[in-house]
Amino acid sequence: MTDRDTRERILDTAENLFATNGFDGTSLRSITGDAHVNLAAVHYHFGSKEALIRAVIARRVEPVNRERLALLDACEGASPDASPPVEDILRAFLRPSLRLLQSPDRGDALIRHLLGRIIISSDERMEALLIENFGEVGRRFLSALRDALPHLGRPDLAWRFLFTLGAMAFTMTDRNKLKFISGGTADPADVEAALEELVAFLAAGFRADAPHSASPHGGSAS
Amino acid sequence: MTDRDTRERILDTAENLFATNGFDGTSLRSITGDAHVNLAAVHYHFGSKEALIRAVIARRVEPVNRERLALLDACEGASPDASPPVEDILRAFLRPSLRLLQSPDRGDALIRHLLGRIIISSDERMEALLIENFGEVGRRFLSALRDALPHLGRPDLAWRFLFTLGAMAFTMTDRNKLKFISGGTADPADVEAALEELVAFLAAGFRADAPHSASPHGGSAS
DNA sequence: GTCTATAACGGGATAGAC
DNA sequence: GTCTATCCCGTTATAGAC
Repeated sequence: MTDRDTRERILDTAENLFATNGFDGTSLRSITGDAHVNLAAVHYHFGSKEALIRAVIARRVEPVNRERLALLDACEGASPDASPPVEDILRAFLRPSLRLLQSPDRGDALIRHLLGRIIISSDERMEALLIENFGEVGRRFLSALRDALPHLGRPDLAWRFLFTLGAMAFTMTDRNKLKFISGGTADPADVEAALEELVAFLAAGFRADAPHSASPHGGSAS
Repeated sequence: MTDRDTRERILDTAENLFATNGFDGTSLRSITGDAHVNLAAVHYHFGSKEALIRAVIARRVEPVNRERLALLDACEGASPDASPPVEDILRAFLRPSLRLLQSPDRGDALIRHLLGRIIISSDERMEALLIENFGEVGRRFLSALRDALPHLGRPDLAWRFLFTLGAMAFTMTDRNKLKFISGGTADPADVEAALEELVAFLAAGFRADAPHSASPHGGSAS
């Protein structure tokens, strides 16, 4: 563990610090300090802080998205004639990021936290990066959801997918809110519980009728 | 408009820049530059950047939360014997922040964006600030939701409230994602549409049965 | 109350020896 | 490939004139 490649040590350390303190909140100096690596090594191996950020992200996002697509393929293959139920589609989308790399050798929640940060970031650069990285995954899952939910129009589906991303990212980055809200009765670290809570909640949301936005002057509420 | 108080000009300008570029991404220099105010004025009026941030937030969060509580009171008063439907509770919670200050004289979406940023921020300081500011609102709404949804246990309710916050904050901060996902068919600036999409989706989610987490070895999925 | 000037610091980047 | 040393910039904060 002490003698890994410099490049990899930088990536690992940067990942941890980015997840903890955010991209702006993490200096190259703190990274190279923690990694016991020289400051200039970052520029030698990556060229700039921006490029380092992209490398850190790419290393984690790609396998997660591959796993998402594999799970989607699997559940579509299980019922080749009919559309898989929304629950299965959602699980295929959510599980890889939630239970991300729970292998014993890595800091568990940190990477989850990092990915949540990326999704959440309303920074223009990050949003562009996200759209670029999630392009194919987004298309595949939207198409699967559309097949499973023929009662929804395109805008309704888009809104609901956005809500899904929000709920997921919020779950991934949360540190204290759930504990506070639940008075300690819910455990934010319980990945399986989080997944099933999300799936039950979101699936019902997707199945709901679309709001009556077609009516020209929205009817009931105050 | 040119001759407002220095203090207020700082607050307004800071609000816009914080909403656009985030707290870390906004320097005091950019604020005082845009506001045509001297750099030192910030320290004179507020003492520090941190204190300025708190002032900017407080000015917007308080009226929103007051409106939330007033709307909740109103819909609880409308049916004194029974619990109001989930939809009304959700609308009371969501509407004030979504359609925040749509008065003609202020930059509409920016404050919404700012509040979303606060909710979303997984920074420890911000999370503490959020919990502190949302304390009473959280308690009141959780209690109303519990009454309206007796089938949910405390942890299930807490998870679902967390998802609600995530979907709401994500909607509030989104710039390009919805347009991308929907292929341009959904309009992120349409506040009433966003509200009704959120309410329909979330209400169905809240009404869903809780996942079978009581069973010792979760049953069906792969 | 508002300004100028500057302190004190930390940041990213780079040149050049080894 | 890895180091030291340094450049140069932008930041918050403050002292002190007006």
